[in-house]
Amino acid sequence: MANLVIDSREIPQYSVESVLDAVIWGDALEVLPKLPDEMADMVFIDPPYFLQLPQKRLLRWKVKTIVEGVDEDWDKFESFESYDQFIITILKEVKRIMKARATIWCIGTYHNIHRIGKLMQDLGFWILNDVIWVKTNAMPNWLNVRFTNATETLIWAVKDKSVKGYTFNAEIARRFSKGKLAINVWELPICIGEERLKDGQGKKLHPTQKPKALLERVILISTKEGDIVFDPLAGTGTTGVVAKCLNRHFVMIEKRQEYVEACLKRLSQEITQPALWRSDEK
Amino acid sequence: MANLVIDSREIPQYSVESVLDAVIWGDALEVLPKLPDEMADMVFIDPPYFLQLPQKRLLRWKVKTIVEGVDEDWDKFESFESYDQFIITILKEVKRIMKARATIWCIGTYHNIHRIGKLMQDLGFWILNDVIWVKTNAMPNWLNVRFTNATETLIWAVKDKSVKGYTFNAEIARRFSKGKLAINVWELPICIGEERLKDGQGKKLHPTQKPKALLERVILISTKEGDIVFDPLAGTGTTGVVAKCLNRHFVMIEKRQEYVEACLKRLSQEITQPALWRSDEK
DNA sequence: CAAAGTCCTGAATCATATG
DNA sequence: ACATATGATTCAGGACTTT
Repeated sequence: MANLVIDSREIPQYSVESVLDAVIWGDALEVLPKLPDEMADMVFIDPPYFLQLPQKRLLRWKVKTIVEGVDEDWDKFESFESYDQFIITILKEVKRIMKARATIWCIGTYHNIHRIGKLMQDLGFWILNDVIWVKTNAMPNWLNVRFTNATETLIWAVKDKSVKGYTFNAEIARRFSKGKLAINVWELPICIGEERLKDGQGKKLHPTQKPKALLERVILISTKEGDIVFDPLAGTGTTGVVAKCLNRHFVMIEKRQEYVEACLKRLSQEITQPALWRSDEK
Repeated sequence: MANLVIDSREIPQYSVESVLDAVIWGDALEVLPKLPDEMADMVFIDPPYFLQLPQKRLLRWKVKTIVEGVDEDWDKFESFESYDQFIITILKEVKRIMKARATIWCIGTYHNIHRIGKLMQDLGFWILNDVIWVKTNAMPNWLNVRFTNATETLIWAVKDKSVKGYTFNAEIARRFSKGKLAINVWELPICIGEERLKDGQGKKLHPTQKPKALLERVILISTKEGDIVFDPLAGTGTTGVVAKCLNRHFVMIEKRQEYVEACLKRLSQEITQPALWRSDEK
């Protein structure tokens, strides 16, 4: 079902055909330059959030269990500058890979989304909206020293100010927000339960797996059937899975072996009708 | 009732006493360096958003009226770079003027808030939260080419990562969001009706007047009675008016004469109990 | 006077066709 | 490249007018 492309130094350049509906196993920084110009109709990027969590573990008060935060190598950067460099490098390549009327979505929290937004503007991207994902089941802030952060922000943009005629399916967008208008606020639970992938030990496989219902909204609103959706930092591949469920093509890049394996497994098992996980009922 | 301080070149330095509960009529860039270190317990900044609206007017099709967008000199900048310089200059001075455990709020939309957030991080500010203001009566996007932008974002931060013991009144914060937790999402209407200031011709005096209910939330949650709230870009003075209503002190700077006059008038007329405009009922 | 209907407008980076 | 004309007509809330 799913195509696997193992990146290597011998490969100088990819054709669209060779990566269509494929997971490319490799480092995005190395793979991106090999992808063709104007390949993608839409790009979804879920970059590391650079959370800068303290080393000491957070203990739940009552049950005395440790909160499993994000403690992956891929979320560690030496400084804001090195984080910015990572983002800039990817965004520049992505811009080249976007079709003229393609749009791009970047998701993040207050830790990183503002950096990304400013860097996008500096690179010439023209922001169309930010969309607020209100998580209906966010983890409370027990210490009461700040608000419970229940939101993530998606920035939606085109390549530059002059772009017209990008895809925006307004009728569909109206379904996903409260009220009659297509408002830039979405209420959705975070990914838990059966949808959440586990490793051999029953631990969550990926710390920030995005819900399929979120990608459904992104893809339905900003692409047409047959379009190519590109995700250069695929993780466990929610983008590609949802794209296929909705009759779109995907191209994904992922570096970590266990995530690539998860992508392939999901692509062979989860290509179903969206009915089970969609959430567009008002 | 309200103190007016007219800034001039002869004034080299202000004492706290000389500006307490005063509107300083002058250019923030000139006044800020004259204000004392560690004066403020909390800072609220509502900077120009740099909207970059097109020159052509937007016409309502049926009623043939023009949408009165923001077309003020103070929202015009030559480039992102010059906008950034304006923000950086103000933020640096503000940081000096903040007490060690003070907090700062900056409000904006996707046009500018990401720039501000990144610049704040680069200046060492440590973001505690972003708070999403969901506007219940935002203007629709009736051409259906993007989402109706119904939100503004408030970034809430301390001077640096090490700051502890800042004021966060969690009990009050819980009242302002849905559910039992103090969530970072506030639903509030934009400022219209009787609260909205008009000029002699019945036109809105300020294009972006903030509702008192918004400032009430900010001030109640992040200050104590008797604290000094500082607003270097005061506009029509909502910050000071609400501060006085809630038994806090204020210091405000405003450049434009008609806004200063509005501040003084409001400070002499609107210092009432908050009951009339507050909106903390669940 | 109350109720119902009309009109106006809000931090907006809102489109397309023709000349 | 500009300027100008035309058009597919959304929602909430307050002010005002009519019934």
